[in-house]
Amino acid sequence: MPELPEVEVVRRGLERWVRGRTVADVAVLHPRAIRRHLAGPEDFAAQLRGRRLGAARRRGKYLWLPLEAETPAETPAGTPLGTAPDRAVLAHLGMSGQLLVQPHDALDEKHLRIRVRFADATGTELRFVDQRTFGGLSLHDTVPGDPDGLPDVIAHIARDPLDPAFDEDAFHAALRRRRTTVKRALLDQSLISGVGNIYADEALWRARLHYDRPTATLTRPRSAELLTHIRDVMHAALAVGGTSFDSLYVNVNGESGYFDRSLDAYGREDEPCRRCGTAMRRRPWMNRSSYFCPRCQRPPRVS
DNA sequence: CTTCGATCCTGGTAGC
DNA sequence: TGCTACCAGGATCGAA
Repeated sequence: MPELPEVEVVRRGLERWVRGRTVADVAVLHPRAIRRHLAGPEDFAAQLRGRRLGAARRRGKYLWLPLEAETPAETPAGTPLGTAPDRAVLAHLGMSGQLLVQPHDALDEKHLRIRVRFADATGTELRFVDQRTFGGLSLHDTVPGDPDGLPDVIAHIARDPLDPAFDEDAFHAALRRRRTTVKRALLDQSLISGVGNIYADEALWRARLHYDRPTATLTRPRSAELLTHIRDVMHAALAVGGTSFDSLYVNVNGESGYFDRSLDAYGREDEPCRRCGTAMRRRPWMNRSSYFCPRCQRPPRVS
């Protein structure tokens, strides 16, 4: 399940293998993969054709590639050079999405949804493959003046904890203001982005916090500590290429990450806590699961 | 306004 | 073996 570290691995792959290339053609093989592009598949392809892709960016679990300005001959007279990009292609991997750079002659993947061919002789193409079709690609206007070309439809997504501009004071204030519980808050992408079920459980285990702890009871040092654990676990995952339980998450070259071997909480029901040896527990939670140590992570008194 | 549950989707697997 | 039921879960939407 791609969360921030996995998406960042993919971003780096796009930056290396796709940035600067000009789109020759786009084939949309499954309409659901393009559903966020309201104008439809034909419009998506037509708008991308002939455009050069800029620097790969990421916020939380979202990825995007700004479209570089049209060639100077087509640029209206008087347009200053170096202005912020005004369009960007946005990608979300959902639960099972993959962006793969493949040779043209590689066999189509079973769940190939979108193919992007380029106008160069590199011999590779970009493929969006997605079994469960929660992910997709789309084209959007960017937030005016944003130097990274942030797509307007994700302007409500909070900065992520690895973003140098992440506002720690605002995060803490929001936690105190909200009447919710800590894991819910971590998964709320408008408060902090990039954290999903896996890294939430990992960070809470490291911080010795129960998932149902009301955020209003967190002191400033406690929330700062939690944030540090979130960053630590994400950096550790990034260092080994992310978390792959199966073939559903891979980098652009189809390779898995190894962080699943380092997980302390997620998926460890009945296994001993790596700190105290107590059997880890799994609890149904919000249509998914929460893994925690019943001894290290005591439930709040009022629940 | 905030909070919260239902919903989308498909392949793998547990259980009978 | 073959069937059913359930599970994984990010983001969105509408209800309370």
